[in-house]
Amino acid sequence: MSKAYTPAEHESRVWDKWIRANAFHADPARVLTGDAQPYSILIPPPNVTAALHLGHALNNSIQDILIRAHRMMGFETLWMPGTDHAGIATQTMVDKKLKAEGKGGIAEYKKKELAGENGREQFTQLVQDFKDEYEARITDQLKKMGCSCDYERQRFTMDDICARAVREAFFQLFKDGLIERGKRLVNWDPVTQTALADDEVEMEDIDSHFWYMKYPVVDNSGNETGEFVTVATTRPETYLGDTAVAVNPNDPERAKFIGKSVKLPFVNRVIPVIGDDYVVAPDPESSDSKAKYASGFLKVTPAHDPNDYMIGQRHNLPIINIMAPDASISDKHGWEDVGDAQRFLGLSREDARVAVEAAFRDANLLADKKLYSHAVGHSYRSHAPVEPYLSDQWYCRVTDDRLRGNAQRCLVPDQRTEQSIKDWPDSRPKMDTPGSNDGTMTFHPSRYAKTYETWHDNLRDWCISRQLWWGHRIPVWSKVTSFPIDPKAYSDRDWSGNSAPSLEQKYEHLWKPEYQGVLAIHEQANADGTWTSHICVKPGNEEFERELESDAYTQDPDVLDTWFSSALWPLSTMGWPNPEAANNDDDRADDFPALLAAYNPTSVLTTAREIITLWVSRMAMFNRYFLGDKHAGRAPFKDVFIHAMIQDGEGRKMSKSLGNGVDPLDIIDSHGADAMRFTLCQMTTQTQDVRMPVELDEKTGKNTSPKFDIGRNLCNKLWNASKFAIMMLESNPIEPGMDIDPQDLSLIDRWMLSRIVHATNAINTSLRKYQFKDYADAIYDLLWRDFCDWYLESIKPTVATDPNQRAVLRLVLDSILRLMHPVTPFITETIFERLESIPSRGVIGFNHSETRSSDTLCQSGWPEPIDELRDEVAEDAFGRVQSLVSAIREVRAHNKVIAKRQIVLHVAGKLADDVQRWSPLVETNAGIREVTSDAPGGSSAAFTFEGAEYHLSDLADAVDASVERERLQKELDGLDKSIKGIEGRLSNPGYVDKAPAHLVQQTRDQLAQLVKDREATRAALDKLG
RNA sequence: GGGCGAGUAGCUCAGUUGGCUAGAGCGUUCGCCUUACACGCGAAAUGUCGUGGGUUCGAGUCCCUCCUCGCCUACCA
Repeated sequence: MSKAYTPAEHESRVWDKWIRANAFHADPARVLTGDAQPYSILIPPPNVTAALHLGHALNNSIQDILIRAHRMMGFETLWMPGTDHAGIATQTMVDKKLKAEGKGGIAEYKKKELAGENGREQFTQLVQDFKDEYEARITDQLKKMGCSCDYERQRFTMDDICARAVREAFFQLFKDGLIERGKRLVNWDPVTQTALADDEVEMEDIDSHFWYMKYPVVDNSGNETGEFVTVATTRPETYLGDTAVAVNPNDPERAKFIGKSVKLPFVNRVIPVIGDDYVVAPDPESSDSKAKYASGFLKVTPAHDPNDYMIGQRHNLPIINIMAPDASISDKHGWEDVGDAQRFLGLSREDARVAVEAAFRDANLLADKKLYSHAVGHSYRSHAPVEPYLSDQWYCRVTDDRLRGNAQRCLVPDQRTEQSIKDWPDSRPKMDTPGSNDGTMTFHPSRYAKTYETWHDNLRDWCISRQLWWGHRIPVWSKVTSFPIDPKAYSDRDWSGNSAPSLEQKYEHLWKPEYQGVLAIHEQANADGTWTSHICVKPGNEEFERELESDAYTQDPDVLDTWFSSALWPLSTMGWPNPEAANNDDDRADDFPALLAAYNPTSVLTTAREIITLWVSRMAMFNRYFLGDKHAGRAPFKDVFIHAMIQDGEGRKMSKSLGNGVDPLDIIDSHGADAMRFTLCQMTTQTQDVRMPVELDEKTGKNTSPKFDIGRNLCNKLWNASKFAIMMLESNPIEPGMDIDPQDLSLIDRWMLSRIVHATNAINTSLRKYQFKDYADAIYDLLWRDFCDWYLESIKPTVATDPNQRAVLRLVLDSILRLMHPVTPFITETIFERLESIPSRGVIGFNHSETRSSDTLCQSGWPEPIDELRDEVAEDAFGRVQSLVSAIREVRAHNKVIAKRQIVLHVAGKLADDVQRWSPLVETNAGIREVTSDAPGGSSAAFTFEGAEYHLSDLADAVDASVERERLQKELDGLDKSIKGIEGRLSNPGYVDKAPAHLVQQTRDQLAQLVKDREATRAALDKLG
């Protein structure tokens, strides 16, 4: 074995070995036959927009740790990999890329599409190519990190199997009235020109102004009375679409204006002054900024402000949209009475604001302008300010109890808050109802349950249509007809007096028996007396779709929000709704029917904070809805683990623009995948952020962090310890035989086995509680402190001649490899290859769990030592050895005794017997050449151990008395201080009376020990004179 | 505005239901190439546990006040 561990020499070979062994492929049949328990994780599918960053590395390391540990524990383990098409993000990336290449971007393809030249198809093909490239890169990265996903089951949110799930889900929701068409104000991104969901809007604080604009009051004949009302606004340019001015009816000064009218300057539209208690009365002293800046008159622009929209609804106000989809001022989208305001047409929102301000100022109608800072919504993709924009969109009625209620109810009861249950009494999990499937999902750390709960309590309907090309096309075909086409409309309605056509005549092709159940219809009456019918078609009925199209039905041009397909991830990846069809779609697998039965719900979802609302909630809703029958179905996972976010050393997010990101592949190159994984694991505490100081590596020009040295050093330590152990085992082979009785082992061997039991328990607990730092620390302590510092050092003189000890050495190294494997898979597998060929002999009770193979370490069993191997006697005894050795080393260090010099230990009484019995542990670890009960003849150094004074001699040719005096005096001072503190505690009657008796006794024992130590130390000091 | 989190050694972080003299790694200092490992070994130094109060025999830990920072959330008057 080489002097140091060199990851690059082993990682790809080990990876190939795992793949050859088919080690990561899950067999759901074993779960269904009861041969193994299931353990499954769905990867949060990374966006195909970019390579994986360090946050992904963290999240995937965590998942792989859980997956590998459970695979070794004997679970039939599935880790499903995949990627997300990330609609708007990917489309934007490709658009930018095309523009950068001078190809004009999506705008060119939109022109082509309008010209009937298949622009849409051409563009989506380009996106598809981009996706293929990044999907391959991401998959390669996962493999380089060692992620033991079942790559034969890799999915993509837009592949055939996922697409079928999307179609089916949409169809069912549509049929059940949970998807509807609505004309409402949406969050409009004028740059990408699509609607956005509420959670795709990011609030940013903007330094802006309040403008105070004067509108002249007019009389019934439209003549100005000379009075003015002054509206206060942050968006003066939207005044063009004002359809009212509102005042609070309880406003003593201004209520008198209600019923009067004002004229919009330049536009010359006459609009009413209305009363609405939404309006805040002005109060310059108020801490509420609205009241502070308000004028008492609120301009009402229903088409460009959500609140104004609601006021408009209440008062039946006209809605005048003054903007084009790119948010420029336009009279082509619902604005007719432009009047003298032509000067503003064609301006951007920003330019229009400047122009409106100037026009009002010139006309002496600008009363004031004040500085004001407020939060404005921006598109999370284009970062342009979002425009509230009136448009027709599809909505998913997530506020319906069938969706929201089930998401609320699936949370475990002890993570619900009283307030939420008070506000939503029906949302209390119905744990006592058999088959309810409620109350089964648990967040770790538990505080994140509140985020989840609050989100649902404040939910609004979800706008799911996007004006994009890259995504799942909405499976709805629409047409305007002069009469309703749904037979129900005929039966429900009285058509007397109207010449309704015969249904059979006109639409009978829709009602053929073979189309029973394949379509669902929503129909709406239009203001002009026509009808719009929306027909949603169940997946797999292409001929029917063609038939609709030949009947002048057109498919909705929009696509679905990416999160709609992500929400189906736990279902679509497992072949829902048609596992047999999924078998046909994917030539790598033919066990989809078993997959859904065996692995939904999954064991745990591991993800980042911001995903709780975007994704976790929606998966919960959909999984429960679509798998439900009498009751709502199962939650999609049992546990949700939310990991910390990695920030740089200054607490900033890692980002491309700051240049403070660390690329996982760079770290794998410089430190190895295992080192990266261990470091990330060790950083994963239960807090919400963790910091990683970022430095520029001058040799490579890449960002790195000294943190990764921790992992590299640990791997190197393991490598060298293994090298040493294997050397010992190869030069003196173990003779196989019956399992050894632990009673026949020496103290150090029993101690080491006991430490393995201790570490195994600690590690099992840590993994169960998702405490990954604790897992890493347990590994560190076991490998470095117990095994290397003490065990290997202690066995050096005896291992060559003690065959039982060699058997233990081999077993212990083997166990360490197994316990470490989940976090450092490559190096442990590499060492395991070497260790495997070395003969072994067992110890009674030192067991492993059963797995389906043991060809590779990654498939081998997890340590399951029986509790009896936890040896308190050996731990106590070796603990005393460690204390004695430390005491001696301290004396050696103070006297600058070089490591090579072997010294003489003078002990008497019981300790002499103990040292004799422990031999050679103290001698080996403390550099002792002779243990004697004789008093030292020449110069010596004294030390205190367990309340008695002992000596060391032959430290040097002569011991420096002043160094010794100084050391002993310091020790004495420390003891004095401790004794004083403890005496103080014991002299407090409150403590003695009220503290638990065993604690008081413990304190008394401690005091007695310290007093003895002090006497011994003082005696030693006195002798020095 | 509301919610959540963080503030402990120079740095990064532990510290579970209140109970030994508050810990680890890195860094620092001293001594060592003790043939598994200098990506190492041994020893050492460093803390007003953000502030101010309270509960308690006892508070880093529980309660209240305030300060600083971060994140999430909120109808752009």
